[in-house]
Amino acid sequence: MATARDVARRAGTSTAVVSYVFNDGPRGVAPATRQKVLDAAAELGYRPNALARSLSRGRTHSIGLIVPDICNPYFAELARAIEDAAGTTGNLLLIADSALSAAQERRHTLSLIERQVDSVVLVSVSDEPDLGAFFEAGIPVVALHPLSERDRRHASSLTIDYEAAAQRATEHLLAHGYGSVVLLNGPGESTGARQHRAGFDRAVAGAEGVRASAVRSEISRHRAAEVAEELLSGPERPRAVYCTTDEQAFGVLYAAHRIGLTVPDDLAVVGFDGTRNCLVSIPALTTVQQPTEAMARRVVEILAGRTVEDEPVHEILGFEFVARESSGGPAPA
Amino acid sequence: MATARDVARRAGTSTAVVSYVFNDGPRGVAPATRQKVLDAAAELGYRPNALARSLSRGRTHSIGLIVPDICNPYFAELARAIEDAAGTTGNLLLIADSALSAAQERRHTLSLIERQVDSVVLVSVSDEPDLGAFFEAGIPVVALHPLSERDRRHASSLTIDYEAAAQRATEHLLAHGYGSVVLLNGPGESTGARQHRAGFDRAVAGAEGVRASAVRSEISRHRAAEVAEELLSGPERPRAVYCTTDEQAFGVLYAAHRIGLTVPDDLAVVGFDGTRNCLVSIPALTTVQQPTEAMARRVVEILAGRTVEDEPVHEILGFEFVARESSGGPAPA
DNA sequence: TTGTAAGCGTTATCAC
DNA sequence: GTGATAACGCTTACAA
Repeated sequence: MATARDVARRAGTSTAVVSYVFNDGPRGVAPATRQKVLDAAAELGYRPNALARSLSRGRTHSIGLIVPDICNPYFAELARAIEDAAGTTGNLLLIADSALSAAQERRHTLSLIERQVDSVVLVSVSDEPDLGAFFEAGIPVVALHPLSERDRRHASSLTIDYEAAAQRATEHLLAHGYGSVVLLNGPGESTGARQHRAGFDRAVAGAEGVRASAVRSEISRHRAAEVAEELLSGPERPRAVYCTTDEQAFGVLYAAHRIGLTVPDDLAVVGFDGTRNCLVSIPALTTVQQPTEAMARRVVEILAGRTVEDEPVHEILGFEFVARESSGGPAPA
Repeated sequence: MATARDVARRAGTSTAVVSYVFNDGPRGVAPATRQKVLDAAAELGYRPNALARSLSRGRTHSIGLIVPDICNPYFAELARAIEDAAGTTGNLLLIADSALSAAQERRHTLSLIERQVDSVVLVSVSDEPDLGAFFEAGIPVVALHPLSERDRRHASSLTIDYEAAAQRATEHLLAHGYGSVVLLNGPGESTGARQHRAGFDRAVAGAEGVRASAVRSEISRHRAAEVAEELLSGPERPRAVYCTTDEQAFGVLYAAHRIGLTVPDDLAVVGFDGTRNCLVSIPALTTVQQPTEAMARRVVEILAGRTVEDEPVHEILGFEFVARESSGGPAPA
């Protein structure tokens, strides 16, 4: 691999000038010299060594993204959107997949710190992410989900209002007149799970004579399908289900199909996230649409030029509720 | 952030010794000294700077993975599997998503070279990947799909036999007695697409009085659904479809649902890749199962200790054909 | 406008 | 068994 030294030698100049040319500064270069450098670089196929550059400058121009499960299309779409946004600012996105394991998340945390990413976008598998490690390493973090009171001091957050979204989705089901609804929540007692629960409860509390209950499952089609199959085969089969992720909702659709129930005639289903798959599921899935692109752009903005010393910010973005066939379409007025 | 210098100073020794301790070599260290270094490091929260280490050693212990579309679950599952395999050898996987764009793939190529990844696993969006760039940079590459004759000199490959797989899948449909079959291939004239085509043709050639044709679509549920909807609404509606990816097959399932066709009674569908979603689609999808885990392990093995000077290897792994409901189950004997 | 040289934080050679 | 010290490839004062 050719180095700046090789280029300088060939162009009959110094490494400093090579650097000036490739960075457009901090010193000017005579047009003729610049051209000689460019030619030499082209002939040698020179590419600056990012490692050496980062070591010298103290910035890697890379952003770490930790997602709980890259196999969940929502996180894949999120990664895509953030990469696009980061790319426009010349940043590289390092995608780290926790594979639903807190231990793996921890390993990635250390790995990203060692690799000196400039900042981190975090979607944690657990409710107790290791923000301290990033903080001590001087790496600013933005979480894309609600944070506990304690964690809000160490990291920023950017999220939608889960409670309002859950309430909206549940009210939609109630407006259809479905007399029994179930909340299919994620596993564990995260801040997010609590907010889903609160929104669901609030909606139910505002309705008369509705039978409501809650179950949990891991965030995957398969586990949700298992839980749903048991639920739907039981004596008290609910008329509607609000799922806290699309993946779980797809699992419920599958369970209904297995049992021979028709959606939405026998069972109404609502998801959450708004992945593109909602448009081509059988049937098309009613869901809470996350503002993925806007979130991606905003998170990159927030991180640009931010340091750990800066006061964390906590922003809420709007969501959109999209009624489709799986819940019987738009609720009657 | 504490440096080796800080640790050395505190432990009353030199940076060399700190390095010896943290690398278990290449020189021995007296137990007492070692302990002093360890203590000092712990007190300062010292973590070696991976950048500096890589610059000095010339190895980054990272593998680049370029996938065409991280939103396609097959590639997400593949990334997961490779990351697992790479992790066991202490390597970090950098996931780069081309977003179905050759230009983006090209950018990632340059980016990975700049970041000095030790090696690259490539799934290209195009049939003309930029292997030369990696070759010149001294970075060994393994492609996870068939390569053209020209490219086989510059990179290794590890893949299943697409032609045999396509033939097997098509024969399965014919054995069910479906009299008209369609090949839903990917876009473009890639080596892979040609192999799918060849296998399909070979199977059809071995059958009597079968109506066969071929269509193409991009690799996404939505595009495949559009293509399929037109195909299935036409006058010559086929009885069975062999899709070269699961994603396309899911699109076909959706199109059938929209039109009111029942799968497999009105239309049989076979996919390719064997993503986990095949088990929870409506109905469960018959597919060619790629040996994802084995492929991941093997690709990491191949790359370990390989240099560009080494002669490329080209290996074929076995696949498994899995008959499920979408094609009417196992073919009659 | 250009060159020299001192970092950036490691590793590893070579004396002691 | 340890400690100077020269790389690794780049950036950027500072000098010329």
